[in-house]
Amino acid sequence: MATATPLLIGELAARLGLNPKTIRYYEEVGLLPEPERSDGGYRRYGRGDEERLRFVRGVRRLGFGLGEIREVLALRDRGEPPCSYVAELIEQRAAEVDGQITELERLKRELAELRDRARRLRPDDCGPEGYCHILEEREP
Amino acid sequence: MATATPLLIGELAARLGLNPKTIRYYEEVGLLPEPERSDGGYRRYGRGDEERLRFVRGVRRLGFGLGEIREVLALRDRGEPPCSYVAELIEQRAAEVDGQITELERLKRELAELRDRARRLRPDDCGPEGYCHILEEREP
DNA sequence: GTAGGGCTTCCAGTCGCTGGAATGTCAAGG
DNA sequence: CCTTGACATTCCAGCGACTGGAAGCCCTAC
Repeated sequence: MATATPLLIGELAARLGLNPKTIRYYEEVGLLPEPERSDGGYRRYGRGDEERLRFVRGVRRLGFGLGEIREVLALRDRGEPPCSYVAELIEQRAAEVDGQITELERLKRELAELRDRARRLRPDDCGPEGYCHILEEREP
Repeated sequence: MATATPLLIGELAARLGLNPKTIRYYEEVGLLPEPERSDGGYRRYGRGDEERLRFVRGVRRLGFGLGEIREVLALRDRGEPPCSYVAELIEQRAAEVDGQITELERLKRELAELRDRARRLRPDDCGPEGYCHILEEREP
């Protein structure tokens, strides 16, 4: 059988649906260790790198910041299980997402109102007063 | 009565609940015209400036970008009613918000699942395999 | 006169990439 | 052997919408 086949950055990126630049960036900000290099200086990634990156991608999709992910990885790298920290993060993130949804729902209602208003106030009625009659006089 | 009282940037900012830096920034990116200056070079804002800024703040709260707001203001400044453009923007933004809500709802469900999972898998069970047993093996 | 507060400018940093420029490497084909 | 082309490397800059800090000026009050 073939020995572990190291991947070049482009191959790895394609495999994970990432931009190669993103992978270099993750390395730069300390999410990935510096990989081996070929004689010519090309990065060569092994199975462990791919795993790690797959983990990062998965967590990223949940909306966690790179700093948080770095923290999780650092715990694991130090041999401490990151699970309780992760559980905490999940709670936090869930609350954050709830807040964002609430805010977006509010916005959605407001936009729906404005859309109705835009339909009621025909564009032709648009006078010279103020900036835009659709948007004005609806605050505090 | 007093003649129109020009405001210094801090007063204006306080009135609108904005950071003075934000007002300078809006000027810099072309949302606000350069205001008058006092002898010493202090910006002095009049009623019109406050109106304009109030409008900007209102539209900003709907999540529109500064570029879009600039466009609206530019139309108005040219004497063309921006209403049909604004109506278009509202439709676009409403669709965008719907998309964001959908995505966040998905995320919310996913996080809820992970939270359950975190409760099932007691932290003490956290073994040395992988990065985090809460987060792993749940993709593509 | 001096202390303070607010104003001015300019530069830098945030976050997570992403693009571009200039240059180097590598395998295949002529 | 040389070239071609697709990759790779580095470094720098920019996105959006601010926000902070530093260095210095203005203005008022004591």
